Amino acid sequence: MAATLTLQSLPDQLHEVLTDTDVYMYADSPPHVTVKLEEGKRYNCCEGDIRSYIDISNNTMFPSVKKEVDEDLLSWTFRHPEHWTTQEVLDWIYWVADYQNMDCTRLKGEAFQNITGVQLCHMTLEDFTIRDPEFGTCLFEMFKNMSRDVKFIEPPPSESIYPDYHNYSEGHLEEKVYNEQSTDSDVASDVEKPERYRYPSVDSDVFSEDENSSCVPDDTLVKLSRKKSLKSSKSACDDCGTSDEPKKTNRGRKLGQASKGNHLWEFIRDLLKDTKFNPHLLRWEDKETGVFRFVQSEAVAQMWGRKKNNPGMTYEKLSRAMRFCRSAGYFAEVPKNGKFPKKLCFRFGKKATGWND
DNA sequence: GGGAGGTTTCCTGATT
DNA sequence: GAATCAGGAAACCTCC
Repeated sequence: MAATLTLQSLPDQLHEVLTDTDVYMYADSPPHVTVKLEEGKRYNCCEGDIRSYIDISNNTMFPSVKKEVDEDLLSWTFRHPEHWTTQEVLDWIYWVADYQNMDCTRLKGEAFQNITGVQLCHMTLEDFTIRDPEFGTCLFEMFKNMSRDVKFIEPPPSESIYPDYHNYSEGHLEEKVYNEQSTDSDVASDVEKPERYRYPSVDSDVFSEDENSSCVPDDTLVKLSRKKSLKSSKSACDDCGTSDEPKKTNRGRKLGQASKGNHLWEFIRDLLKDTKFNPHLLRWEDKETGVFRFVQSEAVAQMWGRKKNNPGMTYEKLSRAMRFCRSAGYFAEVPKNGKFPKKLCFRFGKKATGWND
């Protein structure tokens, strides 16, 4: 990423330690500045309350940013696009869609769901339009304009609310970002990655000093991509290890994936009541009878996963949970009268409350 | 510690 | 053939 300002515009104390090529990104008049140096070193001018890497609150690109947006959905503002996770790419897509008043029922957001920030930075206009013929051009221009015009303020490492585990697990994380914290042994192999690359746990007790209990299983990070191969290799797995031992599976919720009072039907209800997500991600088919439909099923699943500290969530799993909720009475069968789509449609049940306020 | 409730994960088979 | 639906089974978490 090219520097946008000259060294002369930086504070005096930086002149002794920086050259023009050292400057990574810099805001015009920030109260606090962190400048990224080559090889990932950082120079902190001063510490302070830097909230955002991409300052969307005060620039010409996004003059009317909605302050009320859930901060979780703005984690992409905390880092340079090169370091966005796949989820943050999606968050940005939907943020732009909202900002541009795009018809999200036609937006092909799911076509971007496996794109990392690094990949996004290297995508051409054609790449965008292939994924979304209707809005690809607009998304491309918004991204390029943002990359060119937006002010960047890189926060201290501790400001990152979501480590780049997505990128890391997919092999796209640029290790140099963390070089100032890492030793060679830290990055020696995939299985030895330190905890900081992973999602923070809801329950900090999860990260005790007991290695056996403190780690989110590494395979959690790659389950999505392994899913199909696991399906086809079940018999092969059965062959390995001793058949007499009880088979240790990866089933069930993982440590830190607590409900914390956030039930699935409540999450769905709240999305439907929020105009930021309804009708963009899911929408009412018939509010009177409580029938709704997923518009961006994978996006909703990923949001649910983030809420539950479970990055491996998919619509397949979400829908299974929905069916369980249906059997529990929170959701109900959708009337099969031809009025509603047969897919992606659900209906609130007797035990669900507050959806029709 | 045990049970209930609520998922999460994996899976097979059916349907669209 | 892919996506989705349906549901069994097992695991595991939180809460009481």
